[in-house]
Amino acid sequence: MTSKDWVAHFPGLKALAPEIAKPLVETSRVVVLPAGTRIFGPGQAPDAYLLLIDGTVRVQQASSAGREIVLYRVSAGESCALTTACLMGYEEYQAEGIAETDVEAVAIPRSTFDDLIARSAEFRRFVFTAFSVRVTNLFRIIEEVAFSRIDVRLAQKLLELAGPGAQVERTHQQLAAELGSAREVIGRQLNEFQRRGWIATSRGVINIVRAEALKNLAAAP
Amino acid sequence: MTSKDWVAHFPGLKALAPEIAKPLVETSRVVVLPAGTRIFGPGQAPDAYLLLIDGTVRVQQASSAGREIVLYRVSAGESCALTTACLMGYEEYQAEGIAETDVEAVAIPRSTFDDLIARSAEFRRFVFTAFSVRVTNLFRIIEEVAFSRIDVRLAQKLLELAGPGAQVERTHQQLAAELGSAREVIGRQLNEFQRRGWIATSRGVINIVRAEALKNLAAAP
DNA sequence: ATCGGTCTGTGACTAGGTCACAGACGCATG
DNA sequence: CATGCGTCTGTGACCTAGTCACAGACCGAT
Repeated sequence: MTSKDWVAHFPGLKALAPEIAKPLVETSRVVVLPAGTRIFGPGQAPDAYLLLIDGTVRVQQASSAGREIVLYRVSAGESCALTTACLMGYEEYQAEGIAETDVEAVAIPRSTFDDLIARSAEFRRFVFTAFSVRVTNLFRIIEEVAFSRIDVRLAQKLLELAGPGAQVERTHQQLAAELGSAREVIGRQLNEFQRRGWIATSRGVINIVRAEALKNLAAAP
Repeated sequence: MTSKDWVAHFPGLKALAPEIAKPLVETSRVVVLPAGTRIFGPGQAPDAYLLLIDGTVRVQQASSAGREIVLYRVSAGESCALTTACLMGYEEYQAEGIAETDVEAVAIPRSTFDDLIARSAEFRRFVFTAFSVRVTNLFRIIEEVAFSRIDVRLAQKLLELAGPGAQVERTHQQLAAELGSAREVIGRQLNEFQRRGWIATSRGVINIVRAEALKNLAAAP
């Protein structure tokens, strides 16, 4: 994306007045990051407000014992809202952001971000809306980690991660990291799903056979 | 607090220019809420940005099965930062805020908030800093719920909640709700702490006898 | 003194996380 | 093709935490 029309990728920004959009486009730059890039993390503070044009970024929290849990994903058209709040505040961001695919993004410098927040009600709305979605989602995750059964959460996650062809290309270890659980536990649950004929598994791939059954379980209290 | 000098309670706001502070003080009002008041929750969206002059507000998340977990507390001198983000965005706030003591607070209307964000870099810094502290704390809670042992978390919580005289005035049920655990589990852990001589318990009250021992456990990985 | 509500204790059981280790699979290399 | 290696998966034994059912204990009000 060498052109300057990336604003069109973000519905919340289309309504920006030209005198607002101009400095935004002029001071920000489009960056391309290969899959696997660590974008921010402890000891690597983010330095700009990121808007994703293409690809996804996975934000996860690692425990001292080496276990992990995925907090959320930033997809095309969205922004790294929480990262930025921490960028604007003083606090060290403890989570880690990894490019899950090749990523194309707009990097808005901190000073431009602050300027836009001051000058545009539209931009404020865009930022705070993104914020509220993330925070609400974090609350949901806390509730699920604390109170939901692992089989229900796994069923939800499989449906969420399923690509075309109802295929989930993840190892048991990766699924465990998604949910903050352990590999063995995920393996046993998957065995049980398979025994019931809901999925078919092979090395690194899970095929969903009976999505309805999974949805039914995922909707359980 | 009938006077208008409440701004002095908030270090982050002292530096506001007079022409900024004036509309802030004029359009906001000081409210007093008795202990136990439900300030916001599902179906009861907050309608203003709250700055606490005195008292504490407990923000918690309830599960469908009736269990609860405390997300954070807002104390005197702090703001309901996350609530407001959700207020400015569109998302329904799923958590619940309860006045834990009698509360005295400044309610800043949404329009004034938006105006201040636009006009004052100081105010923006104040808001985003509050934000980042809360978000960072949420990440810590997710990590602890997912990966930490309940005895370690209970020891931390006892130390955190201890009032003067090293006394914690909570029932087992309340402690369980703090941690998102179950009453019986908390009771057994407390029994074990007592057996080791670290605490002394009676109905509704826990006395910390050996704070050092609890600190030691709380610092465990 | 008794009653009712709240708070606490306990045993039996289930779910989920931990540990140790054994195979199985896929792929590169000789 | 055979070999070897790293990754991925399966399994049993065990431990921790949460669930369920129920029994008492405490405490203030009548």
